[in-house]
Amino acid sequence: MKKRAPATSKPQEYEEDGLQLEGKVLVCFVSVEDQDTFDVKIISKQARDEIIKAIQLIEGFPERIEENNAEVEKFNKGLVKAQERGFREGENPKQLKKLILDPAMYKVDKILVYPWAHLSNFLSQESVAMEVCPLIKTMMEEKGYEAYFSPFGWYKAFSLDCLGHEVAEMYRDVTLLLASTEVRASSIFKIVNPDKSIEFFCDSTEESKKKAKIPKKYSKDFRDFIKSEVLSSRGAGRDEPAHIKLMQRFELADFDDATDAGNFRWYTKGLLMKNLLREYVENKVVDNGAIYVDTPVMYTVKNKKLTAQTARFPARTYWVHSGNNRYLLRFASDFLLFNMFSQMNIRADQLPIRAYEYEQYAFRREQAGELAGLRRLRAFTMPDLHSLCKDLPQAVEEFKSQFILSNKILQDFGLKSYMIIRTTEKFWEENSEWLLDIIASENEPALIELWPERYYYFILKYERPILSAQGHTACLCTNQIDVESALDFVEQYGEKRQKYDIKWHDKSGETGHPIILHNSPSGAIERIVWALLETSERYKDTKVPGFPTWLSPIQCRVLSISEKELPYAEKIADAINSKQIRCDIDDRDEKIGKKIRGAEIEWIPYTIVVGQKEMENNTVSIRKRLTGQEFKDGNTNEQINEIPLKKFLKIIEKELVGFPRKQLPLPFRKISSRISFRQ
RNA sequence: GCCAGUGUGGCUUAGCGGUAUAGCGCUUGAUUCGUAAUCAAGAGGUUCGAGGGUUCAAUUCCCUCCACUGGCUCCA
Repeated sequence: MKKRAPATSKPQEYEEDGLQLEGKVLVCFVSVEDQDTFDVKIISKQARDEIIKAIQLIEGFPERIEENNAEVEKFNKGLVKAQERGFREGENPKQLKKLILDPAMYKVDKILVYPWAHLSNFLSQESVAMEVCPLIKTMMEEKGYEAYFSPFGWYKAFSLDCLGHEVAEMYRDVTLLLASTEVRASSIFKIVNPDKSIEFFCDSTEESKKKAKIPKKYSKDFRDFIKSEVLSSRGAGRDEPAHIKLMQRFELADFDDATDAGNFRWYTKGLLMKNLLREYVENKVVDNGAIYVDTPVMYTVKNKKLTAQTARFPARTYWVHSGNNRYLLRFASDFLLFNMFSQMNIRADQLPIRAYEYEQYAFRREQAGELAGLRRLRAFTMPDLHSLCKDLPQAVEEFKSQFILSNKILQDFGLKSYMIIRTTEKFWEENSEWLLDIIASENEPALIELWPERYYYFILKYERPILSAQGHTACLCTNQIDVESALDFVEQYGEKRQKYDIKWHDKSGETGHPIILHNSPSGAIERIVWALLETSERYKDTKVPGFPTWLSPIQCRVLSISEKELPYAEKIADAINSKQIRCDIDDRDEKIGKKIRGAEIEWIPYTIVVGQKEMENNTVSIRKRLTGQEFKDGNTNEQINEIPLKKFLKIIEKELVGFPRKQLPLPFRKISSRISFRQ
């Protein structure tokens, strides 16, 4: 290798004019990408490990291929015998593999690390990338290899002789991964009873979990909840989750064959529910003092504040290319939101500031096997609330208020859940009084998990999981008390890591970093739908399944006994729709029994039957679905005969007070004109 | 991502080397009916998830891929 001319304004200094390497040299062409420069040391170390793996692959190759050859030979012999015996025809024998060169050629004597910008379209800044090759060289030397690097920023002349065997050329993509090097010590699970008594349940070791017995005194629901949350899914059902069939049957949402797994399409009725949920949650948090914002769905990796967090899960993100730049699709709004906070002028007297964002989509590229219907998606919708609090006492007050808010929300969904509080032993000791008050206020047992130390950016995490029909749990509401993100820097595994540097200041000139509460008061919208469907299925033998009236895509249905009453039925339906209540008509030429059955299967909250009698007396007869209640003598409905329409409207309005209203799209107002997405 | 299972008209499903069975739904006709399924007839599979292979012949056997599901892992 010979230096010819500088290729950049400040080429890397290198004493010698050239470099001559004899023997079998592993030349590693390296280019450094944008996000990698967040931590040059880590990426260099990862590159070094990859090079060592490559050397082991090269030097171990003759042995491996011989093993392989032996295996193939054995297989071929077996196959020949099998064919002679006359079965298993049609199988092609594997071809024998042979080494192309002398095993002595599979050796690495020296390593040359060579900067090669042309390997990537997304290069990092030169000044930082420059450090990488010398660093890898030094790290290789530390591992006992003879290593060299070529200077950065020169036009160079060189010649190479390639040995040309199987592993002579290879490509490796090394992604910056800020893995936690710390081994997490075991945590402890305890059950807190409504009378504030605390029982040890188990610790996080396998032996302890095996020994753990859930006391029989608890309800089946609570025992299933503990099973799922602490003991993994032990004993959970093996069937397909119930909500998948239901979401398809009701035409709420569906898989889509032309996109990535875990990205769903939403049909009219499902979207109606999503929109209602959105408006409902938004109203609730704004009533509770929130402001709203909307931040972009993608962010750059060239901002160190952001990369600090994104580099922890590189395999779990979607990349977007835009010209010569690339961006990550957000997996939460936190990054750009916190970046925005850091650019704001925040007065202490304005705190707590509650910023609400309806994340139309957040993207998490979950592993294929982790996806599960509406429970776990790669693209999901998250109503997200962040509260900036001046200090811990204010954060605690805010936490309590959010606890009450989210309870109200879950109650309005008709969902039942338990509570998990995960925190450090120290924080629990110092705060157990108000935490126990919160638990006791539920009058239900709760689970706590205690860590000996803080491992995450939050000091406390609060979760409300819902049970599925199969006994799995998934969290809706969550809350985290974040004591790290607002700081300027944190010490992490001996390294100083940049944080968002969010600051408040007050009149006296005092400043500080706020504590941030990450709260989703309702959980992901898709997961709410999951929970509604699974809850209905879970209790279907004892309780009437269905959606709360305010959330039902169709809130009432008018059935005419014969064709003669159709005009009257239409008049009724129009009157109801004009009051912003979603009503359709079963205008098919079918018997009343069949129409009733149709309404039952669709979980319609109110069914209105009109026949000769009703038409003559200008009344309606209604069947009120007892959604969520115990079956009444085996019936799902309560019958109220021949009342004026006004009286019916009064009954249904009572259920809709305080809830958002949406119109039913026109084609859906008649069964005959309804648009079907699934046939 | 790993291990295992599944994939047949819109839905539920029979078949498993010789080009496919039924029910629901749909369409049409009859019926005009009082609270969970009226009767009859008809259409609907031209790729039995996709691609490749074996075979005279593949929905059926083999391989690869995709999707979904269960378990593991994971859930910022």
